[in-house]
This record gives sequence, structure tokens and C-alpha cells, in this order.
Amino acid sequence: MDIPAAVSSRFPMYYEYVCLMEEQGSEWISSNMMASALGLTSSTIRQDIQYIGRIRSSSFGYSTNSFRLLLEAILGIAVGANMALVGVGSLGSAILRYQGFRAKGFIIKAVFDKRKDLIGSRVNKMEVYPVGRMAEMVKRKNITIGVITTPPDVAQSIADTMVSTQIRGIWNFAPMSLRVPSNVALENVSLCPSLFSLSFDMKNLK
Amino acid sequence: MDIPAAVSSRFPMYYEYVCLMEEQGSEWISSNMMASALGLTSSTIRQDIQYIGRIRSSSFGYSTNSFRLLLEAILGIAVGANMALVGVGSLGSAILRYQGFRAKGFIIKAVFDKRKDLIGSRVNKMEVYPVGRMAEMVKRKNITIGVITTPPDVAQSIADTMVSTQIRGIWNFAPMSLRVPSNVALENVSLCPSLFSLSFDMKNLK
DNA sequence: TTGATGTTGTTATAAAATTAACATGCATGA
DNA sequence: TCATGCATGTTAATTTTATAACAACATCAA
Repeated sequence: MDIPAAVSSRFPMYYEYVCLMEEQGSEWISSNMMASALGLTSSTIRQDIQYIGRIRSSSFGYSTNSFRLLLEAILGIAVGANMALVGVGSLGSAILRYQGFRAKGFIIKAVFDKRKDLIGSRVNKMEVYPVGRMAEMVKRKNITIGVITTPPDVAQSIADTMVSTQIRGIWNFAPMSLRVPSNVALENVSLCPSLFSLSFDMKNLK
Repeated sequence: MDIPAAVSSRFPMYYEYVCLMEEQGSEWISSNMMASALGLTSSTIRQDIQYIGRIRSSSFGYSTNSFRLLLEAILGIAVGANMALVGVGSLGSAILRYQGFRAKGFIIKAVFDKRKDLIGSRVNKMEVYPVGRMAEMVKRKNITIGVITTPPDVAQSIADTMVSTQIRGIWNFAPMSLRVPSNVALENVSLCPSLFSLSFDMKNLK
């Protein structure tokens, strides 16, 4: 079964909402509740759920627990991943301090930089290693996701290094479009685009 | 003219790429170059550009400068905005330290929190004010965008306070769906969804 | 000059995504 | 018991989005 991109892009939204409702003690949630909370239609949600699988349901709606477990399976949250972060600038160290994803099993296990003055120092209790030791550390710590928080001009070479290891997913924060082979997943993320979208909406929704 | 959501959602991508190319000295970029760099088709890009306006073009492609200026106008980057951040936890202070959007004219002018022990202290050289003083400060500093980096349970009440001021755009980092009137723009952003999307792709693209 | 190549702008076509509609079933309360 | 309301799951229709196709024009090299 091939899941359309428009559908899978909503899975994280569902996951966030279902976690919240389950934490608040709700045992059941209906497609209508979710629709109004998330700004979608119940029809869209019910169709999306057909791709997720057999969620336990009743005349009250879907079981929050069953829903969450299936989402965790399909999103790979059930197993989590070890991650390597490269580039300890302001953005990199901000992510190291924040780590809101750690509770879901996505753990930064190693930190790298090129700058000699940073190597050996500690950021958020983690030692900074030279980029040259990435291959070794990635193997030793069983890392599968690389986080790029470098300046844009070195991002591609870091990505190339990552691709040459066992890393199979790159979370790229550098404002730079990277080229990676098709057996490596790439997710570009940047705060600015969403701020600009907000700015656009403010101009047009008024 | 009404711009479809699928189109306007690509404007920030175009803007990022055009800025990069202009900085690198490129005077012209073609729809084909952009398409291969951004993973789109040239057809899509040419159609999107019809919504942006009359970009200066030649047989080499579009003028990077003209393209950038029109994008800045349509995205509201030309004027920028003053912002207020509420919630100086790990995420809030990470954003205060990072501020990659400052160069584009989006400037955090005031910082708020509820916790007594934080009020009056300084984070990244900015004094933390009590939430009760938000209305006053927003007016005084001509703030139009509110940034919510609080825990989810208080996010709605902060949003309500913001709505009661002259703030017309809310950049929400709390994992919580907020209700705001239609004359206020809302953009939800969170790092986890994009990490989960990456995890999903890793499972499925292999 | 002339042909080949590459560009935009526009129209037409195809594909994808969303929404609506409805059959069916289960609680609930009169 | 029986009607009512709300739920899912599924199919159909609609809307939106993306792609393809092509006319018109500019550049460059031979």
C-alpha cells in the first residue's frame, strides 16, 4: 500500500493531538472532534485512518490508545533513533538545549564541529568531536539520523560524509537544498519559512 | 486575486533559494534550475510566478533581484515586524539565542513569563516582564506578532491575551491547537512533526 | 542567415486530494 | 421496544493541484 504524501504529512498532527487527549484521560476521540480541533474535515480524517490500519473503534469513536500505538508504529516512534548533530553554532546549541523529541526516543548521541576551539569543549554536557571522527562514532553509537546545523556552504559536504556512513536520514536545518541518494531520507526544516507564511497570512487574511 | 494555499506555501522556498542565488552573484535563474534544486517541476514554478507578479525576465530566466523584491513584498518581509515572546523555558530561550529571522526584519522586542523567579532577570540581554504587562508593552513597542513558547496548558490563555491587543499574528510553538478569531493569523510550528516525517520516510523509502 | 537550444507565458490535460453522501451499526433515553 | 443521534467505513462527486504541451521570442554558434 502506497500512502499519499498529503496523507502521511498529517500523521504527525494526529499523533500530537492523540497524545494530548490520551494524557488528558480521554479514552475515545471521534473524527468530528479531531476535525474541529485540527481544522480539517471529518471525512479527510476517516479516509486517512484507512491508511493507518485497524484502529479499535466503538460508537464513541476511535480508541486513543490504539490510535496512538498504530501511529507510533507507522511513524517509527516505537523504536526511536540515535542521532548525530553537526554544527554547534547558535542554532545547534539551541537544539541541544531544547531536545523536545528526546522523550519520544530520538536521542542525540554525538556532537561534531569543525572549529578547533570548540572541539573537546562541552555543550549541554556533551563533548564536541571533530567531524573527521564521525564515521567511527556513528558506527560505535549505532546512529541512524544526522542533524545538520552548520552554515549553508559546508552543509553539502557534511551530508556527503553522513551518507557514506550508516546514516539513513538527514534532518537539515541549513538553508540549503542538499543532494542525497535515494536510499537516504532528507527532511529540510527552518523556522523562517513558517514565520514568512505567518507574515503572508497577516497581510492577506485581514 | 486569490492565491491558492498550495501556491503560497511554496513562496518561502522560492525566497530562500532566490536569496541564496543572489548572494552567490547569480543575476538570472530559470524555472528549470529552480525546479531541479527544489524538487519541483518547472511548470509548477512558472505557474506560481504568475501569482507573484511581473518579475523581470529575459531569455536567461528571471532576474534574481526582481524576483526577490517581489517575494519580499508579497511575504511582508519588506516591512518586517516587531514581536513579543511569551514563555522563557528551554524552547523560548533557544529561540531568543538563535533568532535567524532577525536579519529579515522580524525582531523580538519584548519577552514575558509568568514565573516570578524569571521576571526581572535577563535572557540573551532582554529583560523578562510579567504577562500582566503585555498589553502595555505591545502598544508601546508597536508589536504585531506574538510568539508562544509556553507549556500547552496555558497557551490558549496567552493567545487570548494577545488577541485582545493589537497583535494580529501568532507564531505558536506550543503543541496545542489554539482558537483565535478570523482577524488574527495563526501559524503552528513544532520540530517534532518534521522529525517524525523523517522517521516515516526512513521506514518507507528504503 | 539559419538552425539549434533554451527561455517564458499560457492553455489544455491529467492526476491527486478533498469533500460530500450514505449504508450500517451501536448506545441511549423515552 | 423503538426512535434518535452519533459513530465509522466506503463510494461517489467535486474541487484543487500538478503536469504536459506548445506558441512566441531571444541567444548563440556555425
